[in-house]
Amino acid sequence: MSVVTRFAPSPTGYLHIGGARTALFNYLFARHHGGEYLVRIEDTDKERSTDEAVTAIQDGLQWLGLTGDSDPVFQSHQVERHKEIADQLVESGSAYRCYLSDDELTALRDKARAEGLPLRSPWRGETTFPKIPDAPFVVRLKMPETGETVIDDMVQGKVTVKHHQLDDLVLLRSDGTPTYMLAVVVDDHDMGITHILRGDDHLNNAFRQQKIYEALGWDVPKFGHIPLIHGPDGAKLSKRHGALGVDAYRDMGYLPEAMCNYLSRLGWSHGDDEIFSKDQAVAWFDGTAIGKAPSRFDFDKLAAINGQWMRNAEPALLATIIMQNYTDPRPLSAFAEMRLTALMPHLTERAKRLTDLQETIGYLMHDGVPKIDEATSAILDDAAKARLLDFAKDLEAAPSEIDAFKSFFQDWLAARSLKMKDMGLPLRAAVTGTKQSPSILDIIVTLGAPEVIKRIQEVCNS
RNA sequence: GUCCCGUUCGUCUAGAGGCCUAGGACACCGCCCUUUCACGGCGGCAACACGGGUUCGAAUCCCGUACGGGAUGCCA
Repeated sequence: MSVVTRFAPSPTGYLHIGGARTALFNYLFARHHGGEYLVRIEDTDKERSTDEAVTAIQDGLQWLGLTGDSDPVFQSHQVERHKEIADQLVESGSAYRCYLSDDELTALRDKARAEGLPLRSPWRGETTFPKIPDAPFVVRLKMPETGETVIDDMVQGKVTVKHHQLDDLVLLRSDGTPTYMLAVVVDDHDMGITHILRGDDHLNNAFRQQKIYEALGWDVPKFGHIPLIHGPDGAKLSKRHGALGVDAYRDMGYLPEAMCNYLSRLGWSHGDDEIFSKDQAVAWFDGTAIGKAPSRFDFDKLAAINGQWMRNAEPALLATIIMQNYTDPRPLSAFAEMRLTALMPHLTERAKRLTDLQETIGYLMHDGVPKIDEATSAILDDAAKARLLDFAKDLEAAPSEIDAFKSFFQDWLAARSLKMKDMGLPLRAAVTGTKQSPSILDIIVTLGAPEVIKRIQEVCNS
């Protein structure tokens, strides 16, 4: 079976979480079947579409590794083709020109609604046009009045709707431009789309679209309508919670791998598996096991998953990203990136997001004594300073390999009947300026004896 | 109004008639590890929306109710 899927966002804003997940699912499904995954920009609504949004969406997809297999298709470029199809539909009698004015339409709609039925235009019986020369009209699809349509949805199962519940949807607006309903069908057909995974707000549309396919004699693709993602409070996603562009998540310090991992688990699962790569998901994602209920976006879980990915990431890679985003104006140490990379395994154990990390690594990024906060400086009393100075004298001759250094340190403590905490706290205070950090021994080895001695002396003599 | 969809711990979910005294993960709490903070380990709290059926047996099947979401646009 050859599979072709697509992600078709409308460029009216950034790529949000829901869209990203839809893209992911389409990508996963296509890859699973060795098929193609395409991107189409649905910009038929000229009023709301912007170039900035197109760029934002492409950037977001790029970051997540979800760009299409070929360049995106722009729906607006296919307008002539859409019109052609609409004309064809009118000629074949499947569609008709509707000359209803706005007022007439409103009146009819109110009446229909009162009856609990969809709108029916009085023009639907006509077959030859034009009826009123030079008058504006829309083109509507003529829905059957009897019978029903069944869609076998990949997610929702068999869903049935009676034809008399379906309205005569507009295909062409009175200005001659195609509507979304027409454009999707034509484009999906032209692009050879076989499977459509999209938000379940489109489930009702699927019936209308199916009728267009049938009127044209085209194969109907397989649909899968996935439930929407809600905010942590259960309400629709808004800017307050998750409806940020995916670029905002990048700025918040999340890794794209973690994003995809988290998103894939929202509404889909593979047993109890939690942490897995995109490739692993490809192997598993066969279109089944997609949940039917909407799920809520949970920052805590995202952060937890991100923490795992950070711990598994290449230290050098993380160091590079952090170097790029580091904005502290103080002069950087020539050894900053090297130190960062060396200490990264210990750093990631204490962070869930890259931004958590960026705020606590000043002692690595800059040479000399770090800023020492008030609570920490209390540790550095005269007795502590005396011990530090004593230690600094011996540090020069200490081994630089971590295990050897650890035993050297233990011996040094034992010789003076000191406990680890007698030295650990003051050292941490003097070297990092804080009370919390990775093991101070790892830090000393990373920084190197000369730098540490310099800091101790500066702190103790000021 | 009418039509469509949904409902398992706070959250993400496992579960496709007996394997369920309902499992995992996040969050939370406790203990252990420990120079700090974490990581890690161990343990704890915590759910089948409700009511009827069907069945020897139902979280799983059917019907209804409640609640939530969606559609009913010359938006997508």
